[in-house]
Amino acid sequence: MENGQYNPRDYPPVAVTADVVVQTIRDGDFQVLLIERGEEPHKGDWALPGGFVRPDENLDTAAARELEEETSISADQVHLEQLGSYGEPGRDPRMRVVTIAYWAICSGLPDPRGETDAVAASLQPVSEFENGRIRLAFDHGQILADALERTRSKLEYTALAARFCAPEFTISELRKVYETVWGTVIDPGNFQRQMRKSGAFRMVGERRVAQRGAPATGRPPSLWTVRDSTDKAIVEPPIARRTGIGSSRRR
Amino acid sequence: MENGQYNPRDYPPVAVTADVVVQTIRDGDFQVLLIERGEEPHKGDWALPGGFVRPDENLDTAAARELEEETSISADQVHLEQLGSYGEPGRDPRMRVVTIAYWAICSGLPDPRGETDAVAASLQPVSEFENGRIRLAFDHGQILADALERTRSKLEYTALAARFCAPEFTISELRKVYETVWGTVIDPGNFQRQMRKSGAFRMVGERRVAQRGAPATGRPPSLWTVRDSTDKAIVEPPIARRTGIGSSRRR
DNA sequence: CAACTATATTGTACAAATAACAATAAATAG
DNA sequence: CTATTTATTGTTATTTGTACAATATAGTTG
Repeated sequence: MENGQYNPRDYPPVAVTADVVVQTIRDGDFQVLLIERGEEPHKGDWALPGGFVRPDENLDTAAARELEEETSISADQVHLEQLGSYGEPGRDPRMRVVTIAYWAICSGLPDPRGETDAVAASLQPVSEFENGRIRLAFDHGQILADALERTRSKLEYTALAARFCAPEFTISELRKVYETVWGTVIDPGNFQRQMRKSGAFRMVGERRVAQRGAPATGRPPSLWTVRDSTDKAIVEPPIARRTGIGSSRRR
Repeated sequence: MENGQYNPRDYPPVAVTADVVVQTIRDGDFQVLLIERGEEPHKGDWALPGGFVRPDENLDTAAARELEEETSISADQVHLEQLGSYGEPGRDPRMRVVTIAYWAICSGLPDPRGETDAVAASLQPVSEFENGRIRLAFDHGQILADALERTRSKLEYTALAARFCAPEFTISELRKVYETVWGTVIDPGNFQRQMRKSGAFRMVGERRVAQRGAPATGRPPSLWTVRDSTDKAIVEPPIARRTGIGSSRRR
């Protein structure tokens, strides 16, 4: 690329795809969108949704398009971010494929549908994957594992947890996101203060209303929203991630 | 990719390259390896070293090969890590090029040489780029900016600063890495304790010797090395990065 | 060799953050 | 009205962060 004397035809074609790890919380469970493969190779296995990057298409645009095709959710409603590239020769037996992987966080996912193809898309619990009960095709298991770690890590110092919630949410709902994704328990009082201090969120009015679906008992919470909708907001100081369930007295 | 009915020939060829941001400290200055382009487009501008990923080559391997070709340093002596992918259509006017960008940290870089081509590789101060006095070809300016931020960020919570040093180093040398890369001043006493507590480093003997090149004055320091050579070591708690030069009393 | 200088390393003390847990607030259910 | 439940605020002991002082150990110099 830096010297002018290259000839693209000297190289065999490389296919570039964009695959997306779509993450959400449903029924209080951390879940990802997977596709059951209807064709060989890896027929019957699970895989990440994705497809070819088109000739005049951005990488980000391709990922957003795949996301919308699969979830019928507009990409501006979700957090969508590049994860990394996976290009091991032979990872797809049919040809050389370089995959640009993306990860997304969204809420309010409608029931998924195998839109374009005769493939079944469905939300599967992350725990099923991490228990080894779900095995993924190609190197998608590695991609998913990398995405999960990235998500869990970014919850520590960003306001991205709010992306798992509706546009307006309570601090308790936010706390449950952390507890669900991390598999930990967090002290409600301390969490309340941390989030207020962080400056990443804004109380929307003083209004206290009965929540949809939530148990209509206990003191009504106030509603919050993210202050910066570009997902750039930093939570400072970061929320400490504990390893297991239950809190230990000393670190 | 998930449905079997694709035909790669339906898509125009995509070229995949691996480019590397090689970072080092020379003469107490944070520097990167750049190449002066000898051909159009962007003839005479600076660019990142890189080249095509070969048919049966890993992405990581391609990056390591480019690094070695350009610096004649073996990749196992440096930290080399993927940064991200850049694939905007039209970023290279000649054809569709998707670049997998990598970033590297190394020490003891010999004088660079334009190995394979008639192009001049040289180390340039990062400050020249950030001052706008050096402009890069294609979208390499964005790649470089992303790499610099990634490096500065990772210094906070990893032991990667040691990669800027010789295999054995003093705590003061390590501190100067932080100060150089961040452009800050750090309290020597507190830094000493933080590094000892972090557990990421190991004192190599008790030996106190005169250092190569260093001023042969003052109390001789002890020598240290990284405990985990796989660059996985975490510095806990992280080293606080201050914005400007000079320390402020309160945060 | 003693004093001086320079860097490394350790001490100290106060401010601030953390974290466990207690107490209060505000609603609904009965 | 009382019990119950969740939200929110208080309290306190412990730990951590940070500025700055003091000590350690060498080379250098008169």
